[in-house]
Amino acid sequence: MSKANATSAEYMSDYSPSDIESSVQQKWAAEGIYHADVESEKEKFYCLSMFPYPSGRLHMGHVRNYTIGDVISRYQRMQGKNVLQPIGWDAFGLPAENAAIENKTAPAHWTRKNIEYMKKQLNSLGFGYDWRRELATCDVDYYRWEQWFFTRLYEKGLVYKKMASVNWDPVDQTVLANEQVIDGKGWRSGAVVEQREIPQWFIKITAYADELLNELDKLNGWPNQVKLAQKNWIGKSTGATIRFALEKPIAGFEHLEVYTTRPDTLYGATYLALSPQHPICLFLSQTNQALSDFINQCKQAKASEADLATMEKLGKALSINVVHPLTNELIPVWSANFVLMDYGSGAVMSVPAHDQRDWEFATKYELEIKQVIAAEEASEFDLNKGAYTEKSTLVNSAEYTGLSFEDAFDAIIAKLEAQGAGEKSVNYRLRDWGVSRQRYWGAPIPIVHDEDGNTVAVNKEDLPVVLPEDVVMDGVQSPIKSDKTWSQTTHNGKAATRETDTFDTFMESSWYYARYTSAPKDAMLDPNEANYWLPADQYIGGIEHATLHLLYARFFHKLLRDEGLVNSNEPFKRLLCQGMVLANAFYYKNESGKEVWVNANEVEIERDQNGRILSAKMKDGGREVEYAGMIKMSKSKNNGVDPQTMIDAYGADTIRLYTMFASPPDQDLEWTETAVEGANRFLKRVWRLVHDFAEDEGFSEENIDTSALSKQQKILRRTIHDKIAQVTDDIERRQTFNTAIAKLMELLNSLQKYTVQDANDKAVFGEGIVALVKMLNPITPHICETLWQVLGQSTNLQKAAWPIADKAALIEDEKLIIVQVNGKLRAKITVNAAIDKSALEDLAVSQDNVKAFIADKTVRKIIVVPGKLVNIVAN
RNA sequence: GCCCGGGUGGUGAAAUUGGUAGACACAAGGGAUUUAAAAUCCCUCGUCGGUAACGACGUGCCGGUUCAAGUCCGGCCCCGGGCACCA
Repeated sequence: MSKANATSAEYMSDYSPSDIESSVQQKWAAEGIYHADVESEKEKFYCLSMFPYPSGRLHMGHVRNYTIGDVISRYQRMQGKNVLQPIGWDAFGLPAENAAIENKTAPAHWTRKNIEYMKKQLNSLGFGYDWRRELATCDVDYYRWEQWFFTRLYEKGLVYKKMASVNWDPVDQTVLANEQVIDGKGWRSGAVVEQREIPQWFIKITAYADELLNELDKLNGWPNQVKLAQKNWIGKSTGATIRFALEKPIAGFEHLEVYTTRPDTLYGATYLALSPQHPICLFLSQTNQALSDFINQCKQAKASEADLATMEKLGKALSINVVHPLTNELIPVWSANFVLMDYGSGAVMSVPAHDQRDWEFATKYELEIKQVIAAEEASEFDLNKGAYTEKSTLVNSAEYTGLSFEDAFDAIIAKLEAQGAGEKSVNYRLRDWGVSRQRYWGAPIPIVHDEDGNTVAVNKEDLPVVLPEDVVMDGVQSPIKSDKTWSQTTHNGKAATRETDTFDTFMESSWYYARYTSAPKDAMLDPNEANYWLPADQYIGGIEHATLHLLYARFFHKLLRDEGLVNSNEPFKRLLCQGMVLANAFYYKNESGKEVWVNANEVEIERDQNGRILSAKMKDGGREVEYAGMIKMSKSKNNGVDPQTMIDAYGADTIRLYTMFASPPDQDLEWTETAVEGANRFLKRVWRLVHDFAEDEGFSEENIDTSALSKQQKILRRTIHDKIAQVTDDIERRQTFNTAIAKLMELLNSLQKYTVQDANDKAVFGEGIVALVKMLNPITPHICETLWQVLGQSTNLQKAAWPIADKAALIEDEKLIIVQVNGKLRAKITVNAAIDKSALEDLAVSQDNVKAFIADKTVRKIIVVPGKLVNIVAN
């Protein structure tokens, strides 16, 4: 290799990111090195990060997410793979509507302006995206295919319409998102929000529940945490469907059907509970004012699972009875606020002795509590204090008394089946996916209601249903709902009215990963291209998407497969869920006791001698503020650190390095500016070391004479190759980028301490320098690309080969052995690697400090872990 | 309420398969350099005792398994995330 071509002016210059980063980025863009196309002779690697919502500016969560993706992409490219790393915009959604009202603009305009700005920010961080594949979900060329696909699902019977409850603001006369309901009131009107049933579109995800569940086992590259969350979300259970005949038919019902996972407790069922929305309750409420009031009261409760679980359990007796299918006794029917109408049959069987919620309800309303399961230990059992919920032997259950859970489960179901009163059944917690949203900024649902009253899918040739973008938001009603001309259309020559609801934005995010791989003008996907790239080899994003987005995307992939558009079963081979980014937060309480959050820039902090925050006050005015600790960066807590400010101050490489070093990717990351300075210091040291080396005589790795290495050279070379092996494993298998960086710091420290004297020194040292620059490249590509030139290299660093550890260099002549007495460290000895076991034992026992600890004892046993440890057991 | 994750020095963390607890950094303290400062470089840095060698203790709490436990098992405490219309 030639002598380094750096000029002395360059050599003297300090590390200055602003001088190198944008020019390096321009060079990459000009060469188009991040463009990826189908190449059959190369192994492909599709690296995908969750696309951002274009909120206005990048936040640190984005920086962290996309840095991880970029590090993996660059690493894989250096492994010689054909790497695709795309990016796009999750552009539909509620915040655009709110911002549009606030800024008196249209959601489309606000969104596109944000995209433009955030795109610049992504480029300034040096992410290697194939921008040719950029997409925004609000573009009609994107959502038209989603509309088309929905009509295909409609034709296949995978889409249906049913009544479902929404948050209804009675003043604004509009539907509210959960986020828009604050303490049970509408966020604009302040009116008490009601639950209202309206017709909505659903996609039958439950038809795929078993496949979604079973294939979790095959997702070896997914975190267990996410697989478990999905398993619990799907919530498959086996139990029984049981029909209780009504004493007298009512509202067209002759019996009530319930599902239970505990048919073994059937003899303990002392009442049935119906949802307040159940048709029988609604029917009875016509003649029962108290019941009618109760139903209205229940309408005001939010229907989230957490609210249902924690709210006070309330009920009303309906004064009707059902017949117990086995005892023929009459048992009462109640209406209860914790039973959901749109889940299951809207009715549950209550066994207060063996279910805690039923116990609380029965205790409150003085309903019968009947024990039918024996406790294994009498002490555990006190029906005055709570229910006994373990599965155990039956009592008080006629001929089933004495049976185990399993035997009773089967026997009671067999009996019910024989009587036609029930059967074994499988139930899922998973509900069908409600995709209707009553909002404007989304993809219009491609359905029309024709003049004959038919509800039909829009014909393919009539697609897309274009969302008008030039609109005025009034803050209450969706512009496509208030604009009556928009919804007027024709269908097969007849007048028709459009559906004015739009899709849940999870629809768009369920297939964007596939559209990146192939975006033909005349089809949703080109199977040839899609099948080359899919499934994505790596997906990176926040853990908050564990159940919804990641489950919907898996579901959609199966729908695409069954439409013949892709040939794989799952969309994402390997998944990495990154943690949150935290920062210090401060607040004070204003006159009305409300917390006012203050940005760290505005406060002066007093610390103790250990650097811990003691107190803080406003720089402006000196008002005392409370320190709330390190919490998730957010607008509401006013503790966001702006990535742009950080890039301007330290450069993209430092920010990338810090976010990857401060904690492992799946853990929370605490933003500390002094530690950012530390990351910057490391890069300055790398800069200087490489320049000092390059300024000296040229080097050649091929010149290393491995047979004539001095002890020092051998040690340095082992360090270099040891770090290569460890960093490779950390990045590829473990994905612990923080420890990979720590090892690169150790390599730098070793190189810096080394004094180069002869040619062999220089060759070994040069090998270390090259390895350091290459291995640091995925993390800090701008400085590495620059230093690569300083080293006189003519190849493109981004496509250079990742270093490979020389196994021969890793062999140690001597080993450090830990000597313990009864498990406690007593000596460390350095021995020849080839020492035999008995010689090692003798040496260990003869250590002075070891002798002192075994002097008055008898050695019982010596445990030897070869190459590591000797433990002398003595007493 | 249910489900999931976490708890290790002053701080962020490391310890990969049960085998040296605290790698690598940040902060702090001391020193070199400098007219001075910044920058840079060197040293100290879990707690207690000791000049030191070294010893005792120490990974949220209580108990267990093991020659050996941050790591495995049982019970508890605390903090964070998700719970279906925020994305």
